[in-house]
Amino acid sequence: MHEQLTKFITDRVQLSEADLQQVLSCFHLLEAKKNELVGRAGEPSRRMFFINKGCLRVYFIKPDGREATRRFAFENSFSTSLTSFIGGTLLKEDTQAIERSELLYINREDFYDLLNTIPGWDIFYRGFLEYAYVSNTKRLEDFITLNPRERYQLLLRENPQMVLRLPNKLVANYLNITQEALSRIKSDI
Amino acid sequence: MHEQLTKFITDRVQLSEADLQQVLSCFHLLEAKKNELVGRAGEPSRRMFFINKGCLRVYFIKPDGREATRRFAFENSFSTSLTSFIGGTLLKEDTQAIERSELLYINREDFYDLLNTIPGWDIFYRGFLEYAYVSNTKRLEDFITLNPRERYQLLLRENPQMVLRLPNKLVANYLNITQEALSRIKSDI
DNA sequence: GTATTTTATTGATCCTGATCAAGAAATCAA
DNA sequence: TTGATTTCTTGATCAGGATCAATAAAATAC
Repeated sequence: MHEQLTKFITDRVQLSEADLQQVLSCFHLLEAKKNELVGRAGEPSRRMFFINKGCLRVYFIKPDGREATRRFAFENSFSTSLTSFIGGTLLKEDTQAIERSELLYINREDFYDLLNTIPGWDIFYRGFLEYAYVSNTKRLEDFITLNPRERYQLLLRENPQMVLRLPNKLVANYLNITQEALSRIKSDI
Repeated sequence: MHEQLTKFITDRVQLSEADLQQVLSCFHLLEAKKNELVGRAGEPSRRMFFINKGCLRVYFIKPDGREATRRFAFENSFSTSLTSFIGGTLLKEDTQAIERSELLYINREDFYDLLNTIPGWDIFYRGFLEYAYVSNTKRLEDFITLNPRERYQLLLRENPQMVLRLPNKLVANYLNITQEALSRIKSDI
């Protein structure tokens, strides 16, 4: 059950066998049905998910009541509502399983305990934060420099599985354009 | 010369006096003239700046040749071209002193040495990364949820000193709108 | 202090992507 | 399977902000 997670961690940081086991023991299995919410805005519960199988979508509700997708996460990656995880505040975003998913989650308090008890876990977290920052910065840059068509073409080039695997509606939402606009972009080549 | 920096650090993390002195000894003074570039895209040099006095602007050049402002930083804050600092890659952004500025900088290699030698410096860096992530996420959210007028109003509410202190041209660039649009927004109330 | 350059304002026009609407296709429930 | 719901496509219209242009104001240089 923990093979993929073990590989993910050991690819990034060196841990003793005992420490690795302690880390793994903090993760719990969660099977989520398609469209199930595994985190809801307003809840205090803050978990970090590792995706064994399936796909998560993190989104928030805009002032006008519509959804805005922050990101998707697929197999063999971590996902959390990081702003709340960092601050220990109530969740500001929903986390939804887009497909039937198999998740391993760790609670925020256990995660922070590991930072103090497992040498090397702080390096893991630092790497996670750095990656999250760089990803976010790139996404912001894409919004600032590219128009909707260019954003779609970039996504298709760099993340074709997103376009292939997800319904248009969600791809459009991720690109912050309407379904209609995406449909026209796709047909226009 | 190091009072402001000392306060900034000790407000955030506990260090022994000796460790604090070692940290401070890594910082060097740089006086920058108005409009001077203290970091240039393409350079290998990667410094992190603490601003004693003045203002820095980090910007990159878009594919169409125009500038896009990533952020401004004022007195008593740190600023760096963080994506390059993290990756150890060539700078992708220019860093410009908007006003005559008094800066303290630390080189990337010294910064990373401190991570291994000063207990507590890793906590400082973690806090820096977390803050950078949260700020960036908020900025991205603002672009996704707000139109130009609303972005300006938000900036005026949350960061009035930016609007008062910086020329319209730069405020407009930061908001990713044209000077003309900002001028009309301002006159329209 | 004057000349030059840069920045700010205002007007006219244009264009991209949103909105509204309707029908087709696909998905889901049972 | 069949019916219901959701998603996708295509068309017509609209609006916000970009662009281009010209003048005014301010900042800077000498």
